[in-house]
Amino acid sequence: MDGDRLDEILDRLRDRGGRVTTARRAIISELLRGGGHITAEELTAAVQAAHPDVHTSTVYRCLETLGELGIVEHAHLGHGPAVYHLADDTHQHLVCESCGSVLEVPAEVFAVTDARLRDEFGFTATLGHFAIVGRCAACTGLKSRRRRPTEH
Amino acid sequence: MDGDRLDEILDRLRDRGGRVTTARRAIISELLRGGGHITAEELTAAVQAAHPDVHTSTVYRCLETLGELGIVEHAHLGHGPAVYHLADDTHQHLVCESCGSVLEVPAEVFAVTDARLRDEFGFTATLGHFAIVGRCAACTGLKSRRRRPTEH
DNA sequence: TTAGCTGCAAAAGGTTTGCAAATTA
DNA sequence: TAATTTGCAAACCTTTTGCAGCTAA
Repeated sequence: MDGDRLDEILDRLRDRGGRVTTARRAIISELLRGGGHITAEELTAAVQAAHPDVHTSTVYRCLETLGELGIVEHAHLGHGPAVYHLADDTHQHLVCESCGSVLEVPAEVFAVTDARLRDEFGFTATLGHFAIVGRCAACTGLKSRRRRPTEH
Repeated sequence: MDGDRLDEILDRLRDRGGRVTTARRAIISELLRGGGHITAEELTAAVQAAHPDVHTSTVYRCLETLGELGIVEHAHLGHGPAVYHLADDTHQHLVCESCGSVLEVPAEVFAVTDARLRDEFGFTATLGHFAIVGRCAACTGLKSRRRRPTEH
């Protein structure tokens, strides 16, 4: 059940010293529902549907706090606003610069390069903060062995 | 000589239908001098040292045009302003989220992952637009076999 | 000459902040 | 009760735009 998931996260929030408020509960539920890729503005609108006086600045502040507590993460898919998702679902975004479609790929795909960056440069990469830009299968005429891009 | 390099780029600019103006010449010289990683604001200041009435908006417009003509590129290293560099030096930026240092790594390092993205997802990645975030050797205590991060 | 650039001023877009009042633990 | 969080308004920072005048080709 989804409520269980929510309660689990709220407990984690409390455990880490944060307070559970209407705004935070609503934001986390919405992130659970939507499954990620939501901007602060969209999130605000969704939250305000049920709680009209939750202000945009509150949403930003909640997202910041939840970020610091390791509950939420954000990613940059392009030049527009950042998108937010729960921190337990880390993945890399591939964004098509031609059609804007977004493909999520699992961390595992980057294992070889990760190892190389660590070996040769001592650099430990954190996946997912910035998208990788390029061109999707549909826009290049290449065929993909796996998933198709999601609409954007 | 550096002037040769500049003239070569200005010719390219003309060839591609752009006009050579004071602002554009100054911007390109500055990018040649500085070697990249310069923000629009820094670039404006540098240009204004010699040409005080080149306006910020002109710099942005020049950078945009030069981008469309394939002469300049920009990259996002973090949450701040974008940084600009000449297009003939494409590379990937690794940014340390702890100390902010920036490491440039050649495209070749990503060859295996690139091939995999193309094979499995039909996605052709364009390197360098967004940085890869992580932690540098100094901040993790790992040793690196190659270069050290540059100051930021 | 004339399409392409530029300066200026103003606005846009996303995000952050100061402060007093409200709320959580 | 005490420390956090919130609503609101206003600011911030980077980048974009409209427009009339200027300039490179």
